[in-house]
Amino acid sequence: MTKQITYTMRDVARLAGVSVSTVSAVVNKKGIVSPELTERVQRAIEAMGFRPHAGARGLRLGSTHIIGMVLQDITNPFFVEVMRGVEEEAIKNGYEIIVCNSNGRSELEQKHLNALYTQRVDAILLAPCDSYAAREVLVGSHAPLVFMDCVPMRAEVLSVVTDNFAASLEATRYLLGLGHRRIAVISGRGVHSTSIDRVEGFRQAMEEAHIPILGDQLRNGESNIESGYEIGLSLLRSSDPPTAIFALNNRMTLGILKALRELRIPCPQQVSVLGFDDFDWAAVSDPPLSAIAQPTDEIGKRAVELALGSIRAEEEGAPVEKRQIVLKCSLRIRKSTGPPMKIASRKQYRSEKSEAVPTSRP
Amino acid sequence: MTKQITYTMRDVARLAGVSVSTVSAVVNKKGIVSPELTERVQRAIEAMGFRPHAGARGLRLGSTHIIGMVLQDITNPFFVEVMRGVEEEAIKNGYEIIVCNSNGRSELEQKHLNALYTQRVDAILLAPCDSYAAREVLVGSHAPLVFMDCVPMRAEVLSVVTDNFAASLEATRYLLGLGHRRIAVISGRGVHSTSIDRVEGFRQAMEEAHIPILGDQLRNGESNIESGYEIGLSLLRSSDPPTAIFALNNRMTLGILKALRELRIPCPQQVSVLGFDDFDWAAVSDPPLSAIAQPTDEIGKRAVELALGSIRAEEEGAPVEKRQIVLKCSLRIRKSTGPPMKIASRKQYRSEKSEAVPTSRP
DNA sequence: ATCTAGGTTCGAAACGGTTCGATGATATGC
DNA sequence: GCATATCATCGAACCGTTTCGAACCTAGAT
Repeated sequence: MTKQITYTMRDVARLAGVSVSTVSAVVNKKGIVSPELTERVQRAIEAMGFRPHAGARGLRLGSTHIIGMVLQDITNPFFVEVMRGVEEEAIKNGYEIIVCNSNGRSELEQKHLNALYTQRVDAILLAPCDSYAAREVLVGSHAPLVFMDCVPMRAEVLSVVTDNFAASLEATRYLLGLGHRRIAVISGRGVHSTSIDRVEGFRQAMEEAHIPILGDQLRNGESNIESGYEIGLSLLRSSDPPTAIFALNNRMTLGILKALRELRIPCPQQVSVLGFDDFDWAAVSDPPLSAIAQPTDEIGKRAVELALGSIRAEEEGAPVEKRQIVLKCSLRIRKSTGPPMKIASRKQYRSEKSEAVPTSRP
Repeated sequence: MTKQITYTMRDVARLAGVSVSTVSAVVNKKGIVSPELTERVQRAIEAMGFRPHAGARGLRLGSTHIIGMVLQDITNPFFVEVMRGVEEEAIKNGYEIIVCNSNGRSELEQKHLNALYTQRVDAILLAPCDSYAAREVLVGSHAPLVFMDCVPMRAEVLSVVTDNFAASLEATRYLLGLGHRRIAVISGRGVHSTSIDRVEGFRQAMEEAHIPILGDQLRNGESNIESGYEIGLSLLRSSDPPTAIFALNNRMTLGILKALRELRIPCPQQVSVLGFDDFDWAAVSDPPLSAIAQPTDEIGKRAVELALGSIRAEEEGAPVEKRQIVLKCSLRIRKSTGPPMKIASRKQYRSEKSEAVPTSRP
């Protein structure tokens, strides 16, 4: 357990009685080295526990084999799943990933992006705090930049997102189909392309059904439990409470459930709840939550694919096309949604186990 | 949006009409540079958007300012919180972090450790898959290695763990205090120092109370929802079911709740449930979960502190002491625990809001 | 025996920084 | 006026790799 010495190729070369370039050739299996020398070098490497110095190699080669990732909220299960997808796909391709948490603050996001530039990561995957600050982000990017989840307003970028509009449209149609007319929508701050698209999907479905949206039906807050809880209380205590609440993100959904529990309002008998994002706990919440599931880890995987494709194109001098990938969501109906009270008797709705209803494009 | 050129110090020096070493001095605020040249250099840096190349600097300085982290399960909220603590503390000290997911497989863990060595990260934080494979890990580590959550068997290492024994002891005493005699404990595979200590805490509490532990009271499975669910079903359907279930990790706790729901067994009226690990959803689960809370992000922060301290000691040639940090857990009582049925009438237990009961050392 | 071709092996430059000793300019003391 | 001290600036070596052209060796052809 003494201080471990790290050896260099020079050391290996000396021990094996060969030149440094020969060691390099053996390590990288490049060029022609006689079986005899190969053997000697490998023995030396083994004996010394030699590992090449990635930094030095990167300096020479101009690539670090590291992918940088900046996430809006590292504790949100949604981004965690995205991260897992990224990790898996990156490892498969021999890349390491550096993870940064912007914590919803765009100045921190910018700081992280700068740090990743300093590290000369080979690509950057970004789940931005908002869709506006993103523009300055484009400047000073030395490597492919892939947006995930949320994209900047009208800008040509590489991105992987879900079809938030279609998912929201489908979900609202589903609630309307159950007989709901007074549906409340709660969302985080509207600076996110995801929030905007989800609200738009809701709007379109209501318009299709010729149902006007009243002023207090659309509520904005922060994307956290407390905010969802407070908006939930305010909605449920109002003189004309909604028969269904559609929460546009997972944290606020938890807040709504908490508010319902506190007011002892039976769900879905009196109020239905539909969430965006589906997770572990959804099956054991009370009641089991109906929710829109996003293909989280696929977002991560596709983002890495896009990044690596872009790196390869750049190496080969091919034109780098700005691809936008849009993935579908699916509606998982459990027990937090049902027909509104008034018509509960004439329309029996049951769903014992969760079933996936794929959404379709608008 | 044309391909961005990355500039070097040489470019900056040329533009500013100074030498490379002067630019270096300005960038690092080291040495004495006249105000005039400082000004010229800064202007050039600004104009070119120059950022130093971390890899090159690292090569010269022999440190990358990157901390590597290998986690057992990147999707488990427990490790996510730990990661957040690590991230926060690392950023504060100017370090980036590389995250690796071993997914519970020790051969993958070893692969990641090797990769981090190749990257010459300045320190490695490891939440190992098990307490046994860990020994080979110690070999070939070029940088401080800090264990988190789970430690290798009898080995002198740097580590940050929680007092699992004391927490489990306290929790079991609490259940015994409520009047439970037939308490089932379910845990993951027993290759984890955490599991072992938690089971030991339970054993000691039972021994103190002179209550024998029957063979089927201690159940092992995998640390996931399905396993918890199946063990839950098997326990609850047995001829002499327990009056309380103590689940030693968060995933299995979810499985137990699922089993209870499925069998329509009222909790805590018929069976109490106590979980290890406390999270967001615990407050909205049905019923709100009583659980042992671990100081998750503090684990991460202290691990970084330990690592940085170790790096500093090494730089200064001071002896690197192998410190073990043990953090306390706390019991959060919500509504999933209560007195067992038989004596429910004579001992009224209520707890409207969660309260923290600190555990004490054995 | 000499020349050439082919195949291994080697040496040195390069990547982009940091650092230290050398150099040059300026001010100070006699 | 000259030696010396001080201060700002510079040049070059170095960190650990990769890579490319040079050098070397052997064998085959003439």
